[in-house]
Amino acid sequence: MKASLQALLQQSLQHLQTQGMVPAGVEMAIHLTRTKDKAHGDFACNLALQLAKAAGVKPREMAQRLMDHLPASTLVEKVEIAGPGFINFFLSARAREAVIPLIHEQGAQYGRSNLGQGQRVQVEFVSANPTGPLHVGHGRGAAYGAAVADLLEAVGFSVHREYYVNDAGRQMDILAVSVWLRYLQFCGQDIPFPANGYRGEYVREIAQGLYAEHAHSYAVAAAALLDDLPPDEFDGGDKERYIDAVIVRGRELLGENRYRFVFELGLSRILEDIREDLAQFGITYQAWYSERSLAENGAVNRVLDRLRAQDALYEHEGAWWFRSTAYGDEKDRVVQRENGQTTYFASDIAYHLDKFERGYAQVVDVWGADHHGYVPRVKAALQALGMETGRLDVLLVQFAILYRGGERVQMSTRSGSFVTLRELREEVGKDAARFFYVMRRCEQHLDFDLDLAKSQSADNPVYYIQYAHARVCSVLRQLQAKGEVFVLAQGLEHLARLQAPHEEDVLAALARYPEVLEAAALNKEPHQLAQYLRDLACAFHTYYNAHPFLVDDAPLRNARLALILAVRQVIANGLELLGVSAPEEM
RNA sequence: GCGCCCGUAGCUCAACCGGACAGAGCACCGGCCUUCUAAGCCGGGGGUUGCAGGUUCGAGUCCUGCCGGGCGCGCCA
Repeated sequence: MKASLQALLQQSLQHLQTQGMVPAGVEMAIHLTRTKDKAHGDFACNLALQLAKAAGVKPREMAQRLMDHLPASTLVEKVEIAGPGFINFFLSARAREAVIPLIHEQGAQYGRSNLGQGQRVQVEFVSANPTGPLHVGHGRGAAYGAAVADLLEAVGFSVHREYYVNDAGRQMDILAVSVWLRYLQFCGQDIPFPANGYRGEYVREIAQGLYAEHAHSYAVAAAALLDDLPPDEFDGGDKERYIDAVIVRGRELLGENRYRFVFELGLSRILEDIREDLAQFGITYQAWYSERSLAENGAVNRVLDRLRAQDALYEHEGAWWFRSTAYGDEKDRVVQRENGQTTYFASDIAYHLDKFERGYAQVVDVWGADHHGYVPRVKAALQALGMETGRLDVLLVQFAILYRGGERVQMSTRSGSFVTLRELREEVGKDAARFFYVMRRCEQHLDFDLDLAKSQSADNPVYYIQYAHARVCSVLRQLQAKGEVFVLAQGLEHLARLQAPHEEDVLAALARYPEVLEAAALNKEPHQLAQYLRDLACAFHTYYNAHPFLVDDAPLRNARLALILAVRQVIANGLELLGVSAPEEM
């Protein structure tokens, strides 16, 4: 619809240009918007306002010329010039109704498009360290990333969803010794648990499993382990130094093979948990990409050599630094530590180079907002490697704050209040969680009201939207109970009967859906879809309250049913993209 | 201190590349409620878009400064 009107304006503009009434050089994107006010018609265009200066005429005069040369169209009822020089389009009834047969014809495809033309896009999201279960903070990145990926797919991009697994590095060693120490406790050893270890119950469970299957095979004497370690925090020492010493000692005592086994056990059990958790949340990936693989296959060293070769690295105090300040970062960054270990950043350079070399038209990273300081250095590295950093889009997701009973739920790893995504899902359900997480712009802090998310009332937007879907299903059941059947052909034939203002509102909302999808996808703003669905549900419920659908007048009845079945279809289509179910009854 | 994000109705949030009178929901006020799905429906009031400048036909949106809040500033990941 929008495109058709744009084409009309384009023709008019070209006509004026060939007549010399508009300078030929002026190339202007024709920007059509839905009007806010019905008095302004259905679509408005500000083209005349933009052209006026170049053409040297008043905006309204410009608008008049554009309007005079618009080709005739059955879509348009009338065109008006208004305000400072807007051109307002009023659609014909025929054009308004056209959306109904279109939706019935396209079904689940309605709203989808081929804008992306199959271009490959990678979306990396969540990528939480596999050191414990996902918490509610990860949930927002998960829901948001998944929705962005699904939206991009809906408008024709070929989307590759990826989880970057941080399976290398010190945090993983801390997890490994945490599991091992708990295991030793199961073995009956009296060993203090480090201040900096992972204290979660899940660590104990993994340790218990290890003990159950392997008894004392991984046990060592407590004395050998604890002998001559630096003091832990409880004893006035440094918890970081202490745990590092425990890692070193553990590796010595276990030997590399046994240490590796414990390490892998912890990693695989937690990854399994995360994967299952996300699957329950309706999220699956095309790839789980291992950080460790980058070191093992030499990619990290290769990228460092490449940077060294172009003098982007230098040695200082025994470490190797990347000259990121030369590419706009605040300070230079270490890529290889004094002890020879490459840093997380080095892996991440290799990973991002790999993404770029895989040839994606666009690389999307979804990160927590606390990582924002990390963006310049990754872009700096890519730039140093000669990559076009514009292909990388880093989306920063702000934190979600949970509220229960009007009180903020305190969240810290130490506090007992629930923190895991799984617990959230169990409390409010997958649908509410998915929807609430994407209801707001990602750069906006999210107040997540648990009571509202659980409530079965019109105040709860998820319930309200799902209810609209269920209500249509219910009307169909009522129809059946009356011994009637829905006749689509008759309904489509009599769409002209749908002239009530409420019906026009619903029709307009339905027609907007493809535009909303496009904007939500291209701007990577799933909240636009969420808001839209609420608006559509509202238009429907209002209509429902104002007009009975199951009237005796069969042509009218079938026309109305054709309309509300279209509503049901669009709600189902939209909810699916957000990972929310569309129930047939509530 | 420096950097990034945010500041819109009492509350939670929208506002499509800068467009017309800044919109919803909740709360509040008034009315209705024997009827396809259900304490629901209809209507109403409510704003100097944090403050001060600037850019222009036009600014919540762009620029500068200030105020307030969040986050970041490791040879952690």
